[in-house]
Amino acid sequence: MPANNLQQQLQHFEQMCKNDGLKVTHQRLEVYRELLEAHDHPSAETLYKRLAKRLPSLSLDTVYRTLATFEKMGLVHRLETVESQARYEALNIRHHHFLCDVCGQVFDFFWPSFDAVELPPSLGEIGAVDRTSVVVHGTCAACARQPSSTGDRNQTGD
Amino acid sequence: MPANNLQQQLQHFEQMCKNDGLKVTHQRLEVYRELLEAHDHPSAETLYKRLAKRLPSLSLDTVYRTLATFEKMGLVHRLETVESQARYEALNIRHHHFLCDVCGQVFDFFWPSFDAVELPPSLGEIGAVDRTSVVVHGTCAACARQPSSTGDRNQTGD
DNA sequence: GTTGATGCAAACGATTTGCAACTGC
DNA sequence: GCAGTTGCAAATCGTTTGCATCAAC
Repeated sequence: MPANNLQQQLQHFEQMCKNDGLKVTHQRLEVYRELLEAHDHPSAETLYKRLAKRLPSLSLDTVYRTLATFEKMGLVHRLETVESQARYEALNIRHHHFLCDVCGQVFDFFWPSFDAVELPPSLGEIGAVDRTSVVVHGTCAACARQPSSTGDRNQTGD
Repeated sequence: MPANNLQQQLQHFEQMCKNDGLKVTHQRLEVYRELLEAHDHPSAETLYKRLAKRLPSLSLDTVYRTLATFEKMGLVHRLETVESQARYEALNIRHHHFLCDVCGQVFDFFWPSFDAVELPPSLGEIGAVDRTSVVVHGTCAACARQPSSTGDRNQTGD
């Protein structure tokens, strides 16, 4: 994504905060920016480690609180994971997830024809749909190659 | 599901244990049976509470350990949840999940035409697919009716 | 200046673990 | 009888919370 797009997204973010009566703090801005630029669905702790370089006074609790706030605002999504730690992503274009059951890594993939399809009518009886995604479990190419699991590049950035 | 089907599934379960060199203990059998008969995706704790009636000496750790064992065997699935507790289900017919973001309840739904569809070729580059499911987030009918959230019948059985 | 946000440290809840006693094979 | 499994209690880990200070508006 081009840099000017990032600027746009950050402005959109400030607008969203103001609409919700939330202060645009340095911490929130940086957490959001980091999440926009990260493409590996980082956990709160991973984000914290990455941000600590730029924001030495940042605390992990703030990252947790900030992510919870963003999720409530609908700005980010908490993902299903194979591990115990929650992972997050900033909402962008419609996509789906491949979860490697061996290394725990999450891969995005696109599936426009699924996105266009109509949901089954039985869902109408269950409730009102907000969003839909496909989750694929399997073994990623790297892990399939390895004898045991060494493919977890998922905690990059500490 | 008819009772004889349950018998079949329990026999299949015993076979699976033996194949994996695992002992068919009373606890394992009962945890599995409870999960087969539960249709509300119980958490480890919920299962424990239900089983405690029949198995007073059962401990919660055993339920956790047993569920982990079953998951490794591929006998049960751990589900994505809105809450912090993990939920489990015994594998049965192919189905998908609707998660209510308000009360946290999980509803199953069926979507045969999705099950029949071919996955996008881009997945081939990511890894080997094991299983695929659709996850729908939204607000369930009960919660949509309530002013605030009182729809959590999800911890039935204690 | 007010009000909400942060950082700290302490609390919490779900899950995991070490270990001795036990039970299925 | 042996190896794997259980129950107990204690430990662990991710996440949340209370509170005083601080920063955005």
